[in-house]
Amino acid sequence: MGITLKDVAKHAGVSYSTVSRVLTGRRPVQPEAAARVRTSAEALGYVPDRRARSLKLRRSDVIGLIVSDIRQEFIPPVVRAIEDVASQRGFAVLLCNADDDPVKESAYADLLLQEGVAGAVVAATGDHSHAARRLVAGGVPVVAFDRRVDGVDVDSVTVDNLAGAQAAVRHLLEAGYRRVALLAGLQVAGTARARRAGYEAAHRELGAVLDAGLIVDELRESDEAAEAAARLLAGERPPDAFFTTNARLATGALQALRARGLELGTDVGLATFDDPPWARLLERPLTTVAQPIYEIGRRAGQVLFARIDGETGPPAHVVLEARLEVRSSTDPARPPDARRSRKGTP
Amino acid sequence: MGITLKDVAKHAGVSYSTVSRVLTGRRPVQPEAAARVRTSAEALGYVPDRRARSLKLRRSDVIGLIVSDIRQEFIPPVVRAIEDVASQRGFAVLLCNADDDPVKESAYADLLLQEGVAGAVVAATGDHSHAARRLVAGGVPVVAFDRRVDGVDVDSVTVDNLAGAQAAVRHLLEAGYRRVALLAGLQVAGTARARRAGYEAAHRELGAVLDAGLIVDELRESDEAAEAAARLLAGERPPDAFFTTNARLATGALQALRARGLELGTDVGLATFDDPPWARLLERPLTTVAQPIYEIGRRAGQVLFARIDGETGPPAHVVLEARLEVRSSTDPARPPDARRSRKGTP
DNA sequence: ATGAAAGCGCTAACAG
DNA sequence: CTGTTAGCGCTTTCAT
Repeated sequence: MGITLKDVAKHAGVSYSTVSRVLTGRRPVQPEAAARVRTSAEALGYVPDRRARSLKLRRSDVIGLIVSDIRQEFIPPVVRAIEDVASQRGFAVLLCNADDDPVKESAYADLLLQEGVAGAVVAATGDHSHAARRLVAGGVPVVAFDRRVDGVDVDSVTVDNLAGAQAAVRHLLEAGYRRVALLAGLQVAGTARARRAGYEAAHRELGAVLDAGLIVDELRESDEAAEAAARLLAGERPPDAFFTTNARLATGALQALRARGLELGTDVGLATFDDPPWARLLERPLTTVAQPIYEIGRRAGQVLFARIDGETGPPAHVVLEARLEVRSSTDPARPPDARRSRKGTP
Repeated sequence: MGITLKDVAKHAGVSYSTVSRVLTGRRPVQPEAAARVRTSAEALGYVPDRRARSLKLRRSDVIGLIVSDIRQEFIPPVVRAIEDVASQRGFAVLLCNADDDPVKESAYADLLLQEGVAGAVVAATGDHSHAARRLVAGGVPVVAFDRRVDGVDVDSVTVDNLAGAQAAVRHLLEAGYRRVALLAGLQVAGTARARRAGYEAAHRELGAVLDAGLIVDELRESDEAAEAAARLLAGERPPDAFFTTNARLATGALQALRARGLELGTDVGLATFDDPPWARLLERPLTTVAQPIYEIGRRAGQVLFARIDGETGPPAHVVLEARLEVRSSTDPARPPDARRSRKGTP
């Protein structure tokens, strides 16, 4: 570094500002002078300083992205999508992992503010993100994804969690399972609440009895789900199917079934929200509710850039559809080894 | 935004630079004046501008991170680790997905240069990253992870690919499999080459015959691996086990086994480099070579910050160990559901 | 069409 | 201890 406009100007024998004009290309410059400038810049290995430019222009080409934890299955495609639309517009992306921790979240919001980002995409903690609030207060356009943010006017891109869950549970019920248990995540998250509501809606819709004894929520980790599932299975009137509100809980349920030697699908059905890559790798591939994750990110990016471009007006709430992927973990009739050639097939 | 030092100074009735001094805390300031400044800053909602500061100080607290694609299983924990050490030091992370595309890679290198990052972590394309070169030329400290970079003096954090692969193949051979096939990735990548070398080393070590007919490389996608595995299995002298050099190829092999109705482990053994989360979810959990992925990122971050802190001297090459996780996909004797493996052995 | 000069928000000498 | 001043690299009037 160290090569500045001034150096290039000297080398090309023109003035300071002429170089700037050539490089920004906004103002007319004598063709041959321009050529000289370009040659000099090339020769000197000139690298423009975006910080200085951003300072002067009072706008930046960096956007912020606050997620809970990039290691969560759901996140990387979203990040990738946002990065794709950002880089298409010449913007860079600042990544922040806030761990659903309000303190970290606020700290990162401050960081983004200090960094003068042009906008931010935020997956909020709970339903009222301190980060989103702070950013909005600082005049930074924000779009929320995965969850909406209550009480602040920000755009959002989410999935129809209720409908997705309802479709899955409806499918279980229609497939012939009579007692479908629900393993649900923390109810502070609007997503989990909506998915639970979908479970209930499906029951009402089909006139199935809702047994409160089959519902366990506030589940966080996989082993909590495993434990809950084991307890239910060992109970008086065990469930014959499970619906889990996220992939992590599904792995727990899976473990519990295995531990009891129950055949997936045949003995006990299992469907889950989320469509992790491993769902199709099981011997009995898992029925899932797939979110259009890349698309979520893409839309979030688009909405954000619309705001950055000056779009005004009331908050936009994009709601995308989740798709039910029926696989054999919810097929009570299908023999476990149907596809295998060596053991007996029907 | 818009509240600057000047505004705070006016509000607090002190000078411009006194405010700066209070906020940076580097110089002594009259306690009560300091208090006034802090109150004013708070009241006005002052947000310092890191761009301006960075411009003035000629150093930045942003680092760059160039990866191929954040959606690859291996990447997120590394990113997370780097972000953790960066944020601990008050640094922000600029994320770039270069898709192993030299053009994109260079473009991002330029971006980071223009953004004046203090350093960068790069997962290189092939073995000679244009990005790394460019950054180094621009005076930015770079550390490579996953793969080393030939021909440029940059620090690196990698895994002992040869030893890891060798351990897995040795295990297969010792478990009693006689004809272990190799499904390997693109040999331009040093990682794949080293893993292939490990496969060969294990054979030599145990005096097993190396059958060139059992080796297929330059495999990219899962279905290419599936096809290759199917072809081998249908051949004259089919393999009785597979070793795949990455998780994606393993899913392909798995498919091929299923399609032929072969029992994992019992009929055909399978071990792979990489330890994806789904490995333990299979009915016959997969034997894998686990890389310490978070640790890779953490070390990369540490090495980078050492350079940023001014550490000089020859490039450091940190090589971490990969751990063999023996599970039942490589146990010819074991009945499919003999045991549920909860966690890997330390 | 171009040069000179101001200033974005900040820090660090340099005097007091 | 504090205020004044210069200047980081850049864009943009304002004159010419």
